[in-house]
Amino acid sequence: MPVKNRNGMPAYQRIQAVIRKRIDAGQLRPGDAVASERDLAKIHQVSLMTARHALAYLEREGIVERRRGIGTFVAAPKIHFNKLMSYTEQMASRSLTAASKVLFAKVSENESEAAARLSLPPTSSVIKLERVRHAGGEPFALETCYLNAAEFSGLLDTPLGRESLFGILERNYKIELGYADEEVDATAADPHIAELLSIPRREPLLRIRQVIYSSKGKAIMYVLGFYRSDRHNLVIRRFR
Amino acid sequence: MPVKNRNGMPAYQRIQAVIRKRIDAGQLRPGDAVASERDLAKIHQVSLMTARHALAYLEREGIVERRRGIGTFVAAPKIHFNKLMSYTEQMASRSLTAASKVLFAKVSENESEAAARLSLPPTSSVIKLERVRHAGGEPFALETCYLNAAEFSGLLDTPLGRESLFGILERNYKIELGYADEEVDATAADPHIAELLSIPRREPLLRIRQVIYSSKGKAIMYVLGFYRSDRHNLVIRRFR
DNA sequence: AAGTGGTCTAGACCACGGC
DNA sequence: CCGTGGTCTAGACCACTTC
Repeated sequence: MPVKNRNGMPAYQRIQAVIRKRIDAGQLRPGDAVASERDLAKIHQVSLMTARHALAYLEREGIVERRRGIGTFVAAPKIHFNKLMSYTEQMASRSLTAASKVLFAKVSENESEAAARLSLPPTSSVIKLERVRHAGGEPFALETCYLNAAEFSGLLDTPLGRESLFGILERNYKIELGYADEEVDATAADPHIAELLSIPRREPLLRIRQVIYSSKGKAIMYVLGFYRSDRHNLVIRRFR
Repeated sequence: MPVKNRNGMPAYQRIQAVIRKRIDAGQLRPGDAVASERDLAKIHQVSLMTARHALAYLEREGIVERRRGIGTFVAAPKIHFNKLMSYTEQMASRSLTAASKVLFAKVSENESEAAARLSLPPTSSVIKLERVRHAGGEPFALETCYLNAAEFSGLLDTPLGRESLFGILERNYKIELGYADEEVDATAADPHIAELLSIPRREPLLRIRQVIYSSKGKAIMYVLGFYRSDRHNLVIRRFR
């Protein structure tokens, strides 16, 4: 019998969707057994290879864990290390409220370093957005974002104080954010930053230079951030 | 016909090995086309599904890239962001020589923080290994490693000044290193560290606390490192 | 022995891209 | 049109784990 895409979706994806739904709904919890290949094949009226494919791909995505001779089980929810998240998202994931004060939001022509990071000519017009980030009522970071002014002209008309910049880029500009390359080092607070962050001068700060790319690999935004090292910890996981 | 494992290795892995070997030998370069599924099936006398499996898994590992209607191609060499590498390996990948001076290498019982990071009782015996790392003749980092003394008793008899600690763990102790969780922040150099690293006191430093795990998830080593921020940049890539 | 995942066959049709 | 990868069948045997 030939392939039958009842709704245009491959059979193995339909099977995956059913399993994912059960996990999301809480019917299947981490450690619970998922139906075996043979059961899935019977239930969904597909061959063993197809049922198998569905589970193999779920394993690759880290959704399930397979053990020969035992079965397939829902994997423990993965900790999202190294995940590219906006400040708003990070705060939300800890059930905290994000607050930030916009210090500067204008188009500028003399930002050659930012332009270079965005792969633009040195004197290009870029949007410069400088914000102090707060957590728990205290300032903890100074972040300056740069974007191509030609591409995001309407951005400065948006209420940046309240809305998430990531959200605006994704919703209003239909940009699919993909990854970010970051350079991390330590530096001392200069008088200007010290005042903004309410810390003594020369206090050590974490400095992060971040170029955020779309999923297609185009440089979208350059962010230069200074973080109070007494309040901010960068946590990453590396693999061998 | 039943399965035939000519040398105990599954057919799809044999096919993968042949392709990998050609890539490693430089016969296949990035962008070059790999034999199609049908060709591989004929060449290796396997079914299409098996040849397909071989290519699908190579794609999953990032070795090749598959394009429907076009073919399968050797993928561009991936940049190894966030890769867990020893100091020796990092230097080697930049064609530099690693040098380090051992300041301290003894068993200690009063390292409760290190013990905790290694999931050991607070007063456990741990091996403490303190080294100054050099690059280009200049000191740039102070690293202190802690390991379970009960498990790595013979370690202190090894010439640690010359051999890579990672290499010793992998070769002599048959440990398969898996991943590391790191906490990064900024701190100021105290007089002791300042002298060791030949920098002024209170100079900002990158501080990295790193717990290195085996591939089975067991904590193997805790490393506390201080890095001159004028010489050392942490580069990471995060994904959304 | 029974059940699980792992590998494999010898075909098939579909969807896509280039000629 | 032809060759590519993508999906799929209806079985099979192997290796492993539990009972």
